[in-house]
Amino acid sequence: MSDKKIRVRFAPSPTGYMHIGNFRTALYAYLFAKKNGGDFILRIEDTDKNRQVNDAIEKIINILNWAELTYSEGVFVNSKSQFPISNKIPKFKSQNYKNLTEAGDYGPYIQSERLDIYKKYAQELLEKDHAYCCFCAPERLEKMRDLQTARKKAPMYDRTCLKLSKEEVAEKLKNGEPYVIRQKINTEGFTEFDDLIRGKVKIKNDLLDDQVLLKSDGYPTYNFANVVDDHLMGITHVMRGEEYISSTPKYTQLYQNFGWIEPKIAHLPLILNLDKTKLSKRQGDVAVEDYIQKGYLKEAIINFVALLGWNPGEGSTQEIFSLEELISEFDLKKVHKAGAVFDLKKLDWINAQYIKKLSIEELYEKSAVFFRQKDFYQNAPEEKKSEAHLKKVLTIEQDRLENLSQVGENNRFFFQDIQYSKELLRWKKMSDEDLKKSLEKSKAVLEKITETDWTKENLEKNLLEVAGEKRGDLLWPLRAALTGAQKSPSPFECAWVLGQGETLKRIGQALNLL
RNA sequence: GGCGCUAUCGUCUAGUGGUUAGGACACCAGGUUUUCAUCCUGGUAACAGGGGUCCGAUUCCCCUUAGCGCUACCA
Repeated sequence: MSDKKIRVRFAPSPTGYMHIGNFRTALYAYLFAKKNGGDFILRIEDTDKNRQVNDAIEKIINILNWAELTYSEGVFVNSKSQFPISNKIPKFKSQNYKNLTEAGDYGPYIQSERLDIYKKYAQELLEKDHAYCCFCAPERLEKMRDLQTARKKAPMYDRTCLKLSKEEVAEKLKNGEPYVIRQKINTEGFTEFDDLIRGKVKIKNDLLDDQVLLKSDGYPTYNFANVVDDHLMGITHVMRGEEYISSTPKYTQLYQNFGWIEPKIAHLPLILNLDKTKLSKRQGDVAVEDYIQKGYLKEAIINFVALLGWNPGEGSTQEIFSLEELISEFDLKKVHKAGAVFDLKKLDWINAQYIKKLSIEELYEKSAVFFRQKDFYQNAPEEKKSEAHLKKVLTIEQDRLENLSQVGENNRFFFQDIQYSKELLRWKKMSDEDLKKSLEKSKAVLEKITETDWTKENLEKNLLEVAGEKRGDLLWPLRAALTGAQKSPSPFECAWVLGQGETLKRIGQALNLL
């Protein structure tokens, strides 16, 4: 190992949202960089013109900011004062990037701004006879592949254009025929690379396809841009999904062709659907945004995602990790080889743990937006929408929430008038007369409590004092009267949230039913 | 089809050449409790199969099987 400073990049392509799998790649790259005192860099791989999505880069950056996965180099949003370093003026050629800026000595950090660079290196490969121009029409290639597949052979480029003479190539070029540049794979022997997680991986070279390096529109393919940029940007460690293992030998050959040192590489295990296929949109939410919208806290998402494919081992039974703890514990050697199923139930549990740790102030701030989305909240009278009331509700709900979008859902009676049938008030075999007596007893107690003494503790103490042996006789009818619900928090808690006036009013309502 | 990667409870995982194979989520039961939730206690549940190597394999090797991934001018 050299003692060169570690440089790790997160290199997403802007496809519209931040995929959970991508987010974990970013997290691991971040943890690895921070753990080892290295640089963490954001590079944007927008080499597919056909999949351009508006604001996709901003979205990725926003998620990184939200998660506080701070990077010191790469692409930044220039409107907000995202990070202190970006004092450079925007210099991207494309109008699409006018909201973005960048910082660092290895720019541009958006690949579509680096087209001339790829061209230059493709040219170098051409000159070294490690690449060649290919004029084959996509239609022909497709037919060829169909034929190969039908014959149960691996679909591979048949090297038609490799046979072209220099003169033929020059002629076609002169005529302006569309072409791509293909890598001329060394088909002899084996190519081997060393994966930080999986060890040595070896593939026979004659199985490697002459992949396209430069597309006919002048854009590089991911496979090419990746290699060129990782080298040019001094990347020392590459972390990426397992799906790239198969193409890695082609990169290895590219590095060899250029005479460059290959960065260390780690292929991360996949995150899987319940059916063990690669996590996909069809089977549930895959965007980090989706989980934010459902009221999962960033600490919980980070914690959960970190544990999908990694854990500190050595007998550790710790389940809850802060970002700081993750940084100090993280070790690439402890990353798993096998994929991990995304288990929502465990996320719920972790999220609940973090919700329990919040102060009421914090919980309120994070929950307000979710309340506002609820119809029961929107239709509630003003006093029920007050901060004070919401904080009381949250105090009661804190231990019952798995995510913030659940706020108030199970306790709508805190926001709206209630309707229920008389039978709900009945505890076991109590008669109407007994129920009436019970509610009147509660009423008498509650009437006597002053407003300043209207606390959960006092309410519980005073009510239990008169409840006697059979608590249910007093508490069930009261609770039912206050909530009109089969299930709810305790009558003490409900009375506290509702306040004295509303509490007595609801008892009166119940009495009228009897 | 070809190639590659992978394999411990349902799920996330710990672990070892000799362990009662540990923890967490989920689930079930019990306790606390007026109901719900929280909380506490307990329980069910795993080394894919077959060969080796070895005194002894869940652990090391090989094969099989299964799953997944890749097989684009997508990333």
